[in-house]
Amino acid sequence: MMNIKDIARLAGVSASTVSRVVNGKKYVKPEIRERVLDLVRENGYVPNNAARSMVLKRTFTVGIVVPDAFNMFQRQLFSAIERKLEGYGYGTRFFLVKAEPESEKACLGRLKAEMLDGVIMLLEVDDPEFYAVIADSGLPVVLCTFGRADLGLPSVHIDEEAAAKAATAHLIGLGHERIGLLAGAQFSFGKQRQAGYEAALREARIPVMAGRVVVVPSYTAEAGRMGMKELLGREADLTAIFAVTDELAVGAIRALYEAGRPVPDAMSVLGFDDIDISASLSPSLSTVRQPIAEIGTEAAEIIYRLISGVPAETDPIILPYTLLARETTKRREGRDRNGNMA
Amino acid sequence: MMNIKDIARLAGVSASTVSRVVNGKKYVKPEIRERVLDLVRENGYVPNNAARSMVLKRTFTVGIVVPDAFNMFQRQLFSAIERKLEGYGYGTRFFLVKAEPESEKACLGRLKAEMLDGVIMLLEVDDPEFYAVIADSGLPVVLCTFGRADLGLPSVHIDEEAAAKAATAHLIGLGHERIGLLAGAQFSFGKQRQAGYEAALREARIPVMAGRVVVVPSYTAEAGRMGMKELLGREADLTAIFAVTDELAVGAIRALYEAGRPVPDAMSVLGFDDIDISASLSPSLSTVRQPIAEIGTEAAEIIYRLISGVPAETDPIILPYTLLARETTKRREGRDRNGNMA
DNA sequence: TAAAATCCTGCAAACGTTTTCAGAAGCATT
DNA sequence: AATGCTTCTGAAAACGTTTGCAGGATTTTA
Repeated sequence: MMNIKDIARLAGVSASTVSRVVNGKKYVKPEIRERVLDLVRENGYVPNNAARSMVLKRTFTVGIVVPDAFNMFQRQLFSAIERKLEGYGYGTRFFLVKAEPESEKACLGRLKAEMLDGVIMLLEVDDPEFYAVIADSGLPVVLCTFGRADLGLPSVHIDEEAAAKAATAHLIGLGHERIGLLAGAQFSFGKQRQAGYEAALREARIPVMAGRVVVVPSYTAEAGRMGMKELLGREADLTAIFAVTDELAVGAIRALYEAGRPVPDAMSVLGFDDIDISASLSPSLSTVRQPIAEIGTEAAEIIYRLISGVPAETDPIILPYTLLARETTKRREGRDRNGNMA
Repeated sequence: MMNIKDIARLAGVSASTVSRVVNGKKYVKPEIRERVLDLVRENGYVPNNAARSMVLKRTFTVGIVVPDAFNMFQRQLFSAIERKLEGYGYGTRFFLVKAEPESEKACLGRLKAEMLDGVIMLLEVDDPEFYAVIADSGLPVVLCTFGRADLGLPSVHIDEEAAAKAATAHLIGLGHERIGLLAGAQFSFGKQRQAGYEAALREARIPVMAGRVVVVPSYTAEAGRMGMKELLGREADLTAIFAVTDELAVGAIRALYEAGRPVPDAMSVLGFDDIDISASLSPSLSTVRQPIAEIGTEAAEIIYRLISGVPAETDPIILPYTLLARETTKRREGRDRNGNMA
């Protein structure tokens, strides 16, 4: 591997001059600049980033903390962030953390070892020390797709509870009253979306029944399928299901398919997130769209400002969601099974 | 940020000693070791990787080159690689490359700047110079999910053509003869899978008709939907479709749904890859499973051996595929529309 | 033509590590 | 008491950059 001194020797100049040429600095005689540039091209010389960042004390890299098993939603979010940051001359670097808390610790260590310029958290870490350590190491952070009012860190996300409430209200508006919920315990959005579901029911004076709720262990299609089976077993008379995630909804639809209950005729199903495949399903999945591109762009924008020394704005940025009433939700027809309009 | 000298000063020892403690070297008095370790913990000291890799000339990191818009299949592959490499004490780092050839050049530069210990290519780069530069910079490489016989680089993948042939033969075995193909031009698997499709037809003495093939511009569900619409427009009498990708198949099913042609009763659809959602679709998608975990593990294994100095085995590792006959493919019933058993 | 300003260049220090080397200290063996 | 092992420790060099500084060369200004 060529280094700066090799090029310098070849060009008959000092390393300083090569450095100046490579970094486009002024004060290099044009003819020397040309010669060096040629040598750089011929030899495919690229400055070593480790050495570079040692002296500059910055890496032009922001770390993206994501769950080990990141899903399509996070994948798309990442793309949006990447694109925006690239425009600012910054690269990104993944930091995967597994479900185990020990993995969070390890991630913290890796973050510190890397001299990052900033961190975007796509993953909600429970350990408050995690944020504390990052924050008082002076590393810019932004929370993305979730917030933590207690921490005073900038964040960008939707109003999860309001969105889930609107989603549930959509089902209610279609005439549904016995609405099941596929909720999850894993991240705070699980609880927030559940709260939204309950709020919508309460507002419509529909009793919130624990028997209509299943809390699944993970947000996968298979978990959704199992959850739906459970729900079908214990509550035969649901007419609609709100799954707090599109993957869950896909699994729920699968369970209904296996049970011979066609969607949306026998049961309406509503998801959340609008992952890229949702619109292409047959029937297409009704869901709540998070403005992925905007969330990612905004997070990138904030981290860039933070890195550039603009003081942090710690009020959360709340972006608008969109309810997408597609084909898996349908007005409830037929007789009201039990006269009373609760 | 604490550095090694800070810890050294605090402990009243030299940096050398701290280094020895942190790296678990012998020849440090137990009581000093304890004191240093305490200080390290208290202050959350983590050695700076840039400085570390400068002197060690290795980073314990392997680069993973992936397409900018990597899909779930690649996402899962990455997980398998990551897991295996982690066990060997290596981390991974993403290098995204966009569809533009200029982006490949940029990626090459980034790879060189990073002092990686090895590279796993999940993306097929066309530019032969790309491989040439990497190869003669002495950087270990393994191609994953594709091969390049001409380059003499280690690779691990399935026999794409044989798999596609078997897939098509499955449809033929179910009594289908007028089989459409949703092919793609983007990577070599597109052509290889198309070749397999044609080989199966030829073997069954079914004429290969250009009108039954649509080459889509990308491997997305939406592209599959458009392609299928195109196919429906020009060929009304197909009974089965082979889509070279599961995403494409999802889109095809969508187009059929919109056209009122139920799958699998009116049309069988077969995908390829077995992405994680395929089994949970309704009906579940028949497809060809690539052994994702095995491919990833094997690639990680090879790169590890290469890094460790074990001479390269350049014969491609061909792993077995599995045909998954699920619910979207079905025996063709009813009359043979035109008597002749071609 | 002298002085001042500008342009160009190289030396050397610095960034945070690891490791070689040399030497000190302790201990056991002659 | 000298010798040879271990065990321990720190100084210093090295890794590949960037940049402040000093000085030389060139141009501009007076």
